[in-house]
Amino acid sequence: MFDDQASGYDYQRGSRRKCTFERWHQDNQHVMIPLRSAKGGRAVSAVTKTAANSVAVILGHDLSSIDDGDVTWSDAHANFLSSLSQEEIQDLLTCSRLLVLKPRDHLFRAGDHSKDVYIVAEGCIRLFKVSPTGKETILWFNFPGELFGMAEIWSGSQRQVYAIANEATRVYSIRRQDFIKFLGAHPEAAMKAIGILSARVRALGHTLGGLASDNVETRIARLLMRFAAISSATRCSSGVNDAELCVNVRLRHQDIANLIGASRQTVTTTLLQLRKLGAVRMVDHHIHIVQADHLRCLF
Amino acid sequence: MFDDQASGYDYQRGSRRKCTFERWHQDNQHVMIPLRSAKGGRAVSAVTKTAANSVAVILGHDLSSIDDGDVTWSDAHANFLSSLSQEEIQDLLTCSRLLVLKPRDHLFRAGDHSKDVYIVAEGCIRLFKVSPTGKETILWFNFPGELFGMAEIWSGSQRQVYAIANEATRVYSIRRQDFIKFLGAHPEAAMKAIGILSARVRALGHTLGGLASDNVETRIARLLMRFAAISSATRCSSGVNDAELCVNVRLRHQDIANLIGASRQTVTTTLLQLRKLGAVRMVDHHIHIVQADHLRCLF
DNA sequence: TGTTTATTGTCATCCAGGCGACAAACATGC
DNA sequence: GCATGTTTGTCGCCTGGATGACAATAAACA
Repeated sequence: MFDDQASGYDYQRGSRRKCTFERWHQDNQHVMIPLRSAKGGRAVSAVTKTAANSVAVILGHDLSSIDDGDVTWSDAHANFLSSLSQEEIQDLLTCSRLLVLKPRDHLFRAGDHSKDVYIVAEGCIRLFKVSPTGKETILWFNFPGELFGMAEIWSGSQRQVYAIANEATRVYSIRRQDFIKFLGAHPEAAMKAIGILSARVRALGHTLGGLASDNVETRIARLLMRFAAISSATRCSSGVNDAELCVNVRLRHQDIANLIGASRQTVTTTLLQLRKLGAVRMVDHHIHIVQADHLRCLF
Repeated sequence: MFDDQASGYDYQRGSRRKCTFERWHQDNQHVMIPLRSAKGGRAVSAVTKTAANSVAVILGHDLSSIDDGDVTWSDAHANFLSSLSQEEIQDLLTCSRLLVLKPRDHLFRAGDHSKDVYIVAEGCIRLFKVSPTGKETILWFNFPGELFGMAEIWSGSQRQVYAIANEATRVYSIRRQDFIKFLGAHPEAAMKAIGILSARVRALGHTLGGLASDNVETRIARLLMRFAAISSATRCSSGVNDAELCVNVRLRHQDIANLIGASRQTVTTTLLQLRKLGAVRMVDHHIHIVQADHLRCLF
């Protein structure tokens, strides 16, 4: 069925030419998720457990914000779970199911009617849109403790985005009704939810402004600073110069491209430039920001 | 002070070259709002009244959504005020002040610390960002009944966007504390607020996807359909073919450009094409969509 | 250990759309 | 009615970045 996807070099996830795009619709779904390999996107192969453990990991996740001109990003990735009280966490998680996802499993697709909100237990979920031409635009990543899927719950309608596991990931799944009930019972939590959505609005607005007025280099610089900020908690073990910022997220060039609305090639080239300038460097498969100032002055 | 702004033709609001941009910083503000004329941007020349009347106008404002592929837009412009009960409206408006704005008055600027949320009573408020190079990106317009300014309230930080009156406008201003107290006291309303923020997230995500993957023509088409949908309530009086959709919002080409992240010239040209094709036409200073299908098939 | 698939690096080509520069058409105030 | 400011229409030039094509690694797998 997807036998053509594995062929050919320089396959850009989801950004094929229009002429071949029709193949994607062979499925009965609205739009096929562009899968990276034939066996890549298993359906939600979820193991359902009654959630109880592994909350500890999440709670330790604190975000010391790194100044990138404003505090947008640290807010946008506010750790919902750890901001709740013990009782609230109990209340919420008792009515949740724990889903276990393998890398590239999808949690939901655009067009789905799933009516759950999710909290990442561990791993990382990628939220993205797919344009009619098959181009993928990543809206954001969800890290442990983060709440997502909220936006679509309030419109009775279908999901508008895709959510897939970027790596081995576990998420708590909470049914719409339960979640609403929970918010009703815990006004504090409702306020926090509003706070998270607000941060999301600000973050998206920010991204939008950047996309509309900055060039690729600037957008990359912003993105790196942003990810450095949100991944600063999980410091990279390669204990190098602590002056350096570590972008401790697995990002392929294609991901960056999808994140900033550029082509993969341009990202490769630009990143290379930045490396030659000594602004960033690669430390086993992830980026370290050597001269934050250099990036910041591109803003 | 702004004596140079009025000079020269083809002045693009806020998108001057970098070399002249420094002039904008003569003020002690972070970034000057690019004003359209020297006398344009008076400070909030607000007349404070105890809000009581003119709610009627707003409540009549109903949104029959026009299908543009999804229901995003009608949601995003959900009428917060009219969705509340009589008592809720009372509660909310008694602790509000009514601000009267002349066209181009600004309500707040990026960097401000104003801690209010607002509800449009009548008129229209434009929310936008200004990039370091002075380029303006419009996030959205707020129409009567709509709640805005919420996103920044939850971060203790400064406003990230500019809000100025697009025309003669009146807004209810509610202090942060009062608003939070209100939401606490009215869980229903809190849910509605969440719904609005959700819709905003969806709308921004949509715009982002479009900006990243569509060309200017498509983006314009989308925009027109969107505005036709949200302005369908206030039908244009020029009672022409009721088959036509009326974009009953005052939009200059520059506004459209700022809305979709394009240059004014390109917007002019593209719009002209669309007119030649018979897809849209001008009816005294605003756009009518003659062939909605034509626009929709550009998506 | 060899084979297959994913990811990165490079290059030549091409074009959508940004930008400056005017002119004409409107608006608005005096 | 004149003058000044604003918005729209048009052109030509020029570049950032998309696209396609491939080579070179690196990782996954069998």
